[in-house]
Formats: sequence, C-alpha cells, structure tokens
Amino acid sequence: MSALPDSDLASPAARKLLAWYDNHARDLPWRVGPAERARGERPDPYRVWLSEIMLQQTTVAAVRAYFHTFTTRWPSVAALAAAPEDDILKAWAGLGYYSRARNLKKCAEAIVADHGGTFPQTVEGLRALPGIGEYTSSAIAAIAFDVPAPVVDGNVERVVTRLHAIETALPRAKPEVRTIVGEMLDAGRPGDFAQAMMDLGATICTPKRPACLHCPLRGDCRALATGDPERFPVKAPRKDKPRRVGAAFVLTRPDGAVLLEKRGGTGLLAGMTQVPTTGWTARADGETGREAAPFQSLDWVRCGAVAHVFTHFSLDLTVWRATGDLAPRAGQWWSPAEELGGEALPTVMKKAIGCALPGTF
DNA sequence: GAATCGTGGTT
DNA sequence: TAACCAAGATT
Repeated sequence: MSALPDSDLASPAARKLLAWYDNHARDLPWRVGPAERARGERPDPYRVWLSEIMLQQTTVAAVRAYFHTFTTRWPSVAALAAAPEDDILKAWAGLGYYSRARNLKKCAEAIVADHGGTFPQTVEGLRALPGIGEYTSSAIAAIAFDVPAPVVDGNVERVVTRLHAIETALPRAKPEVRTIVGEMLDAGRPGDFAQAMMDLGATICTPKRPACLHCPLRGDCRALATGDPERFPVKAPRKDKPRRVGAAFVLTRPDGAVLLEKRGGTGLLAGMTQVPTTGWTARADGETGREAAPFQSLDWVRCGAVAHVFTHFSLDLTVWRATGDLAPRAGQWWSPAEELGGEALPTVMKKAIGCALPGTF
C-alpha cells in the first residue's frame, strides 16, 4: 500500500506518467525515489533547496560534484549560513551564475534569522527568499513538502507544448503551460509528479530526437500525431552574440605565487577573483596590448589568447605574462601556487592563467 | 518584456 | 563550427 496513493483527482496522463516514473526515475543524490517516498521517507528540504539552486540553467552532470562538496562541508542550512561568503564563492567557482552563490548565503541567513532555521513550507514563503523565484518556490514546495503546486521548468515547457501542440511561442505560452500543469498534477503525489515531468523531459521528451516510442504519454501527444514533435516548443529566434576583446595580465613571483584581485560587487562575475585585466570592450580594436598592463616597468611577454563564451557575448582575451616581486596594490594579493586551485577563480580566469602558466589548470 | 548573468555538453 | 540547451532569477 502506497503512503501517497495516486489521487482520484489525477488526470489519466498523470497516472501514466507516475507509473512510468515508478520504474524509470533517475537516481539522484538529492532525491528520495518513488519507492522510498511511498514508504514514508521524506527528502531533506536543505538538500532539495541546494540542488534546485545549483540546477538552475545547469546540467545534472555539472551539479553532482558540487552538490557532494557542499553537503559534505556544510551539512545543514545553519552551517551554510555561518560560512564566510568568500568560502562559498570559492566552492562555487566553475559552476557559473555566481549571483546564485551570493543569494545562497543570503537565503541561508534569512532562514536562520527569520524562520528559526527551518524552511517555509508554502510557495509564497519560499518565493520571498533570495534566489528563489517562481519555478524554484514551486519545486521546493512540491518536492520537499508535497504541496500541489504547478512546477514548470524548461523540461515541463517542452513536454506540455508537445502534448498539446501549442503554437504560441515561449515565453508567451508560459501561463497556458502553468494552467495545464495545474490541471494535470496528481494531488496525491505532487512531488513525484513534478519530478516525473522533469525526468520525462530530460530522458524521453528531449529537445532533439525525442524517444517517442518509449514515452508513456505517446498516445496523448498531439505533437507526435503531427509527425514532427521536434517543432515544439516554438521559440522566438535568438539575437546574435557580439564579440568583445580584452587583455589579462598574469604576474608571477619567482616562487610561483600569482598576483590576484577581487572583482566588484555587481555585474559580470561579481565578487569573484581575477588576474588584472583591461575592461572587456565591444570594440574590435580595444586595448589588448602591453601598454594596458599594470606595473609598466616589468617585461611583459605575450603568451597567447583564450576564447571564452559568456551568456550574451564572446570574449577574445589576449594573455600577457611577467615575473617580478613587488608590493601588491590595494585589493591585490599574492596567491601561493599551491593555493591557486582554492581561489574563487571563474573558468575564464583559469583559462587565462593556464595559458600563461601551462600545467597550472 | 527585455537584458543580464557562466559554463560545458550535444548536435 | 556554431547554435542550442540545461531543474531560472533579478532588475
């Protein structure tokens, strides 16, 4: 007997989906599977929250190692709230969208300070916390607390626009998708339903070459009936990505230490660590030469270029290297070679340092 | 609504 | 190779 039987209110599609999920759920470190859930086991809201923040616009494969690192080092929301922000940024380095890491700390602090160290159990209560928006509030409420909330992420948008062959382009179709999910969802197993929809989108109803023959909803899918399910969801064409240029300056001390500094508190890579750089300008003839280097007395040598793609522009970074031993300017410090890997260096900076000091990253 | 905000994998 | 995409949030 299941602890949370399928509700009589569930749509036929939801019942088929849950039956599929009971046999094909992905095994994920932050997840309580359908069998354990039916036995009454509940997920840890802290782990659900942490995973949902990490998974925003980020693949499961990329999240796994970070999730393990974070939960090992900070096993509870109280532990995370007590951690210095710099430690969290260092541990987040490489995962991207760094405002998530700063909001993670703020959110943990708010839960400890305003909620007695336990997570709010309503969509509205969760939604009011830093870094938690429409999707994440619904997902945590459904998965951690079995609140019957419509959970709509990119997977669900794809599944639903295909099921109903919705011609309206995203994001304009999102309200309609939410309504449909709200009508579909199983009031008996809201958490499993939300995760089942996402698993279906991730493993069967994929963006390219969906495995419709294995889909539990194939008999209900209007997009499949059209013969071209890949055509959905309809999306507006993307704007092309501008190219920017800049230069990075890797200064090493004779003992191998590297000169680093902290970026400002707002904008791109806010609060993260970098080597000195020029601004990154949209001008193709922007400053990329040694005349832009700090410490003009040093013998700067051009050692190559790195290409890096951000969300809304591509960057071609000319990399310069020099060796010297001088006093860091305000806000700068020498990072010993053996500590470099622990710094809050975003990937673009690891590329630049690796270009100047082969074998470092 | 549009722009901003990272990175790595897939096609 | 370039485009697309991934459990989106914030301003």
